[in-house]
Amino acid sequence: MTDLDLETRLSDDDHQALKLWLRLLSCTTRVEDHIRQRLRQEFGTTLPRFDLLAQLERHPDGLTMRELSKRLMVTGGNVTGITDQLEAEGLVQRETRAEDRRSFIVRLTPQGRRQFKRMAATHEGWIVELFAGWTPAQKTQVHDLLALLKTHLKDST
Amino acid sequence: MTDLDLETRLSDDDHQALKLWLRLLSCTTRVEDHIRQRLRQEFGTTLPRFDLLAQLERHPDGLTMRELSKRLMVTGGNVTGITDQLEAEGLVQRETRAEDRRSFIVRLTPQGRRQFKRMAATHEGWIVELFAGWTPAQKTQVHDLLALLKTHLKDST
DNA sequence: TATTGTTATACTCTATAACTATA
DNA sequence: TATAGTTATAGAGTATAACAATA
Repeated sequence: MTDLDLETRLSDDDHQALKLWLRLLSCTTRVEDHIRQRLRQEFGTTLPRFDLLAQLERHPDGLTMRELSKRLMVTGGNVTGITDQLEAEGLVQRETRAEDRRSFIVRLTPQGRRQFKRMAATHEGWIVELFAGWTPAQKTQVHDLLALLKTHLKDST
Repeated sequence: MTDLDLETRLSDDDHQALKLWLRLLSCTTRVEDHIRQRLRQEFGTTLPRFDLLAQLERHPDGLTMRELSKRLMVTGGNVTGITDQLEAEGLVQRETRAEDRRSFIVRLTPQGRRQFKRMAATHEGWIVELFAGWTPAQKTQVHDLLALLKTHLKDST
C-alpha cells in the first residue's frame, strides 16, 4: 500500500494549508472575474487598462514604458498595446524626452485623470462592500499575514 | 474641486479594504503563477489539467463531462479539450453508459491515479511551505473569513 | 554593445454558437 | 424539443523573439 503512505504522512495541519489555499484561490478568482465583468459593463474597460491608469495616477510625473512594464509585471509588448488603446481613447499621452530619445514618458491626460477617478471611486465601492463583513482589525491582520506569503515565495524560488 | 469630493468621502476604513484587496490579488496571482510554472517544469502539466484530475480523484466512481464542467466552472468545450489531452496521456478514460448513450463517465486510470497522487503530494508540499509562517488558528480564521466574500459576491450580483 | 520601445507571432485559457446523437 | 458532448472560432491576456532607433 505505497499509495497510502503518501496520504498518511500528511498531517491535519498540512490539509488545513491546502484547504486554505484552495479557498483563497477560488475566492480571489471569483472576485476578480466579477470585477472584470463590472469594469467592462459599466466603463467598457479591462483590468489591465485600469491597472495601467492606476499606476499613472500614483505617479503624476508619468512613467516610461519600461517602468510601467516592471510595475505591471508584464512584458514590454503588452504595455505598448495597452498604451496604444488608452492613447486612442485620449486617456493617456506619450511625451518625448530630450534626455533620451529612445524612450518617452506616459502621462494621464486631464480627461484620463477625471475618467480614472470616476472609475476608481466606483471600483473602491465594490471592494468596500465586499469586505463589509470584516472588522478593521481583521483586515489589518490578513493584510499583514499575506505579506508573509511573498517571503516564502521568494525563498523557494 | 469636484475631484476632491471623490477622494475625501473615502474613510481610512475604505482605503484599508482597497489595500487589502490589492494585496490579496497580487499575492494570490503570484502564488498561482508560481504553481503553474512548477507544475509545468516538474510534471509537464497545467493547472486546469491538474484540477480535472483532482475532481476525479475525489469521485472514484467518475463524473460525466457535464458534471466536470459544472465543478470546474468552465464551459463544455473546454472540458472536452482537457479530457482529450488527459486521455491521450493515458491518465483518464471515457466509459460509455448503457443508461444514456449520449453521455459517458470519465474516470481515472490506475496510471492516472498513481500519477495524480504523486503530483498532489508534491503540490501540497509547496502549499504547506508557503503557509509555514501562519499558525493553525490563523489559517482557520482566514479560511472562515474568506467564506464571507462569496456571500457578498452573490448579494451584489 | 546595451537599452528602449515596437512589431509579429504564438500559446493558454476561456466563452459562444452551430452541430451530432441520442433522449 | 431538450440534453450531452463535440467542433469551430474568437477574444483576452500573456510571453518570446526579431527589429529599429538611440545611447
